Amino acid sequence: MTTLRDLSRHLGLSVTQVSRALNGHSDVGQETRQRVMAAAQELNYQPNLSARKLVSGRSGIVGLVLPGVPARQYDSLFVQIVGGLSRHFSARNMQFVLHISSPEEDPVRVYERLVNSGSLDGFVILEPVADDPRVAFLKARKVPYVLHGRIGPKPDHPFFDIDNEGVGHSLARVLLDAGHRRIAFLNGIAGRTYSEARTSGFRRALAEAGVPFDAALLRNGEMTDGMGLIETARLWSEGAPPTGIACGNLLIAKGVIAALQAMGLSVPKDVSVVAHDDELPGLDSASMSVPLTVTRSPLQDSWQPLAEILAGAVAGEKLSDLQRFGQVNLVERASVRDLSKSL
Amino acid sequence: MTTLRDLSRHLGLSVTQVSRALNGHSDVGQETRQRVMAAAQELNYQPNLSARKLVSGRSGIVGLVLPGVPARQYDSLFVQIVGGLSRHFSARNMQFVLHISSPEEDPVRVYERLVNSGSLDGFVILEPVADDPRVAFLKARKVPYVLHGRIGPKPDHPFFDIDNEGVGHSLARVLLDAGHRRIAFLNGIAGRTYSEARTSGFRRALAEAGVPFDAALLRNGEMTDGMGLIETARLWSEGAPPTGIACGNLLIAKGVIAALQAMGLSVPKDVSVVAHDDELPGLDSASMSVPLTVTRSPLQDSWQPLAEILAGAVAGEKLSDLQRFGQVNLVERASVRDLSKSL
DNA sequence: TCACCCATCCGAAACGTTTCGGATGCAAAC
DNA sequence: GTTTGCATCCGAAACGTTTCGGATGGGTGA
Repeated sequence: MTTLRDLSRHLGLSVTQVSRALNGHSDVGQETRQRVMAAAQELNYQPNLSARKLVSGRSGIVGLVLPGVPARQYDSLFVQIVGGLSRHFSARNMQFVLHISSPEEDPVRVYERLVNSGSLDGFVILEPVADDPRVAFLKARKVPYVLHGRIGPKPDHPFFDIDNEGVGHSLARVLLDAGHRRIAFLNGIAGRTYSEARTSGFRRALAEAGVPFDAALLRNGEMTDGMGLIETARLWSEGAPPTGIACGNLLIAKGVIAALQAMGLSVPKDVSVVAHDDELPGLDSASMSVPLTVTRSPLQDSWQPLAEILAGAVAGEKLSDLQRFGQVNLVERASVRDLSKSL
Repeated sequence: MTTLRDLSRHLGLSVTQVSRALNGHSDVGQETRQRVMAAAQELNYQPNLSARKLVSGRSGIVGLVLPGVPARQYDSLFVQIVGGLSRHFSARNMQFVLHISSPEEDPVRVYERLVNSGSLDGFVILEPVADDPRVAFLKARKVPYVLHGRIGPKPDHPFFDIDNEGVGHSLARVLLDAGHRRIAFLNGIAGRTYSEARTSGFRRALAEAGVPFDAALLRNGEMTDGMGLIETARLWSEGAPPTGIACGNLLIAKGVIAALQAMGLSVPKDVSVVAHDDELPGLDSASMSVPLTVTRSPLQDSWQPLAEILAGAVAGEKLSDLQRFGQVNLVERASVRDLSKSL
């Protein structure tokens, strides 16, 4: 284990100067910096993170806190998230800590323990909600973090997000453009920021088209195929069913299509279906029983930006560099029927 | 953030004594210890791990290194492993770091970087092989670790393992007892310690029964249903097929049964099948198309002992307390036909 | 009485790094 | 000749903990 002291002796420089050279400070000579870099390489120097953390407050160890192991149906999502984040942090020479807490414990207390013990200096926050207490705590303690999503219309925190308002708008719009007027929206869990944003985009599109919003056609819930199935069955049993259905993700769409088939309805002849596609492994919107029109935005594209942004937040970059958006593309396929044209 | 200094001022004691009281050293008075404990609780004191690590070399941060994100078919296994380990370490107030490295990088170099940077002080090693270079490195550097499995007949390292030799022996034995003489063994990847141990138990059972070992009936490979399917097809196409098949896990067994069905053979009438059951989620040996006779040992029971043992290794406990075995039970069901009895 | 032991305590050093507040030398500007 | 500015360097302090070596006081045995 080479230390700064070893390097400084080896080079005939002070420890101070070696440190400053390695950390890219300004007041160190061009030639000196080269020599220091070379020596560090040669002696296989690795800075001691504990020592660094102790004095500077930054260790480069970041964490993700999850309340318990996910249920089986989310296994591949969990792998995506944890694998993706870990890989990108590892690549940036940052340690990524996965902390699985007991679901009963107050999440904020978990963060408090981790922050107080002074080992972690940054967090990735998934599935934020409005007035998120975790975010409030981290903000108050001035601990760097990055949200997967946004809170509020003018967020003052680092985030990576997609335009969920736009997603809701597009899903509604593509059905409205095809002449649909009764459009159901099977959306994610109420309260999650992305669900709310999508709802608001959905309503904006309706309003722009002069179509009144019918609250009975909006359903919130966990985004599973079961939810799609049940809610579709309910929509039809309650009378006045929709002619078009927008789904929060592909799992919901799968349930919807299964329910429609079971009721003897075909897509897109009887009902048009659109969905948002996160491109989770195992489901492909192009090769489902009917190729689906989707707003496409691979969840997988989130992990690298999230890692980058959190790294930036830890390094103290300015907020405007720490707020980024992922792309969403509308992909039109065969699952929407244009009502203005006959079959 | 309360520090030892704060506590010492608050109590009118020296920093030394407070530290010793909290760490359970002997030379601190009974009453003093109570007071210190109470004050620590009250002021919500959390030791600074970086400072501790810096001076004592121990931080309580342990890690798992994986070469890349696992393939999709192992998603739920990955979740089991990572979730299980993380949960149990979190419960012990230890940080669990998941390090996903690039598959191209030499694993030993990854460990070297992590050890040199001085942030991790313990590792869980999965899927050990004979002469494992990772183990050699960690042993040389005197870094604590725990193996999931064993290396060599008289292991001198901490481990948690099951009696894989016994598993191989039981699987063969249950078929031999039913009068089978031509027994195939579709085993795991060659070189993995558990595969080799099972092979050796398998051969011992054959020898004890006076049945010669036929190398053509032993197949090694990745334990997937595809492997079970292909190897079964091969066994039958090569002539002189077995009357009994032992499988390294349930996925292999699934492939075997599918292949037998496809060839018009039934279990156990035409072929008997036994397997080892890790109780991975999603596969249940009792409710497969034919209830399977298995050696049962839930993989899930590994994570807590592994966490306990690594914690012990980091704390410097003696080796004999750090070597433990998991239970294996033989569960006899309907998939074995006793050849001595007519149908 | 003296020496010794035991239980309980404490000061100071050490871990490896960053950073604050200067110090040095030299060239350009006055 | 003196000042100013700049580029480059350095010593020392600080971060919060553990631990080494000893200090203190009271009791016990000779």
